[in-house]
Amino acid sequence: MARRDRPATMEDVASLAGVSRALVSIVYRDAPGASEATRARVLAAGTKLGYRPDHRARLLGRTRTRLLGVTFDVRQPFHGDLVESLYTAAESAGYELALSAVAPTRDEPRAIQSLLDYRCEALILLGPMLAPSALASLAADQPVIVVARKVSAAGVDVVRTDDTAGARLATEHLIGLGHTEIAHIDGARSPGATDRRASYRTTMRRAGLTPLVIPAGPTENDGALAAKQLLDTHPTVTAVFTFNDRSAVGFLDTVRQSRQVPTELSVIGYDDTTIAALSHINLTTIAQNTPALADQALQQAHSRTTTSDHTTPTPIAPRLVRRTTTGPRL
Amino acid sequence: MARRDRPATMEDVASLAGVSRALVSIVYRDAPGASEATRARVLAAGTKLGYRPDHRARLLGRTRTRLLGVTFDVRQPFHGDLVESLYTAAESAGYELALSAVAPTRDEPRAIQSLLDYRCEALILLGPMLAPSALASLAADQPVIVVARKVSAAGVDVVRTDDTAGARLATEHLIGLGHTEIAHIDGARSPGATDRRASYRTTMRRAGLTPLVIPAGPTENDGALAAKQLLDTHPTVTAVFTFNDRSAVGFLDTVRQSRQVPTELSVIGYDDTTIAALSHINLTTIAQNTPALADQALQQAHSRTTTSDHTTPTPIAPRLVRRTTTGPRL
DNA sequence: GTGAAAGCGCTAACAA
DNA sequence: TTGTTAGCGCTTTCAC
Repeated sequence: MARRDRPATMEDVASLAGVSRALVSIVYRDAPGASEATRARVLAAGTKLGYRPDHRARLLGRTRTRLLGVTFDVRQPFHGDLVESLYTAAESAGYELALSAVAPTRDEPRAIQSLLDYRCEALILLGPMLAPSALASLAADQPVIVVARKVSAAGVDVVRTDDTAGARLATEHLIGLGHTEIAHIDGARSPGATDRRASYRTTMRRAGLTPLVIPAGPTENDGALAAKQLLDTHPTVTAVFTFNDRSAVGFLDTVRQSRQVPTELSVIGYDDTTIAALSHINLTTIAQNTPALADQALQQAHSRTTTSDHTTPTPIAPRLVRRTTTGPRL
Repeated sequence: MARRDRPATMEDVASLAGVSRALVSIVYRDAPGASEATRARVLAAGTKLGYRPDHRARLLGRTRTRLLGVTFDVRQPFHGDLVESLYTAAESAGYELALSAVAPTRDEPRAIQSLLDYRCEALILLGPMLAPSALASLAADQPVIVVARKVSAAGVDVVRTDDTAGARLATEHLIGLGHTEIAHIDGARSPGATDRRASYRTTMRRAGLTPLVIPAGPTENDGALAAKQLLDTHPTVTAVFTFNDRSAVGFLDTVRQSRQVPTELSVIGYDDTTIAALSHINLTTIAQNTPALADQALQQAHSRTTTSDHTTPTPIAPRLVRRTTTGPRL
């Protein structure tokens, strides 16, 4: 099969349909100003030629590009879920997405720069590690929406889950099951960790219980190490609330070598990532409402790029997902 | 801080530096035809204005866009690794990447279409599930490079790991440790599964051993289910080669409840994804050479889009990564 | 070494 | 309802 030397252009369609380029443009933008008959004729010609408007050219001539730049971390399953929801939200809001990945050898500034070169209307950053000052200076040039990280920077909108509510939900779930010695496996400096830790402490104290925070981090490894430490130093603990699902998985892996879950030890995670739902893990966890986060991010981007009135986003409520790693204290 | 109403344009830089736009273009493209002095002056002006060339406009005017479209699956950690390597390879080859995600609610044709609208020079598809006929018809319009899936379709280049060698490596590793009853947890219809299964069988027979294939699939769940079945029906097996790391993890999770690894049972995975290296998993596995795959993909894209002579890619050699889930038969 | 001018494929304001 | 005409911000050819 011979490779076409160049994709069909608007001009090609116009001449085939016997109309001007402007008409073709109107038809393909679904803009008013073309009769049904012409519309059909143009569309037929376009289909015949396999015509698809050139996106770059289209953006170039337009005042509003309706292009949103998104940075995400390839190693974060949660970011994958968010990206998916963002596509859905973007489509229904009439926006396009430009993706730029962050990875060990490709840092955030890098990923952002490449987005800027595409003249995105706004930047949606998933769990960025950038300093607030850097975020603020970015926001000076175009709207910046930070998702899943609580930062306060001038002109930056923050879309996130209400982690205080989430941690309360998790802790109260364990308390409700009759547990009294409940530990929290900490997330260190990860996005959300501060709120979850504080809320865990508050909820424990309010119930007349003593909080116990084990320093750890956001990875499976951190959870595994914390497990060893907890079993050694606090063997009487009967329930654990981990920073996230990943640390929960590492924690479980280690702890199961000497304890039965949930009969001897209950474990609850956070995020409800795909891994939590796997049948052999079946982790009780706190689910972030990804579609709602995505919708809100798009709403922010939209209101910031238009004159429509802008409202500060409110944190989104998480919900408890009961599975089989938590149970009553025996 | 006031938001700049529009990014600096080439015109702005030109007038600040007191030269023509063409000069600015030359300088920013690193093209010959400008004196050192002018170059410095232009660059200074550009920096002062925070100028960055508009990528869309740049591509529009150019004959070659040097833009490569990449589709990947957000749920595949291995794709994340590949994307990272592709960025590196693209940069050194002077190409740009346009990413398009595949997800449960966003299918492959969809992801590909959006790439086509950007007039990418070539398409790099990571583990696509598209039918060979669909791939071939795509390849009629622009070069298509399929990564990590063995397909044969007209005009489509396939860049992949030598799975026959990989499975042999895995099987021989277990045989070398003295195991004789070695099972393979199958990958069903996943990319690579056929080769790995066949090579496992051949290697076993050559060593005078009887192959045992347990039907499963590519996910943690599949591995977990296969583990149950294996323990029930073939309790004398002392070593297992799983289709990939994910199924290995599910397998391990289940099997560890009744067996010691590696003393009673050895397990080897495939892919060397990030999860395999986690200290609490520490999975012996077959590593795919991601950077080499990415380099080869870029090389193919390059030779297909230029007149440089095109060679059919050769499968890339994997290597054994010894960790702690395999050990001698006791 | 430098600049003028045409054009990439589209959008948009306006005239017919 | 339709066509004309200017751009959008850059690259590129060709004179100077």
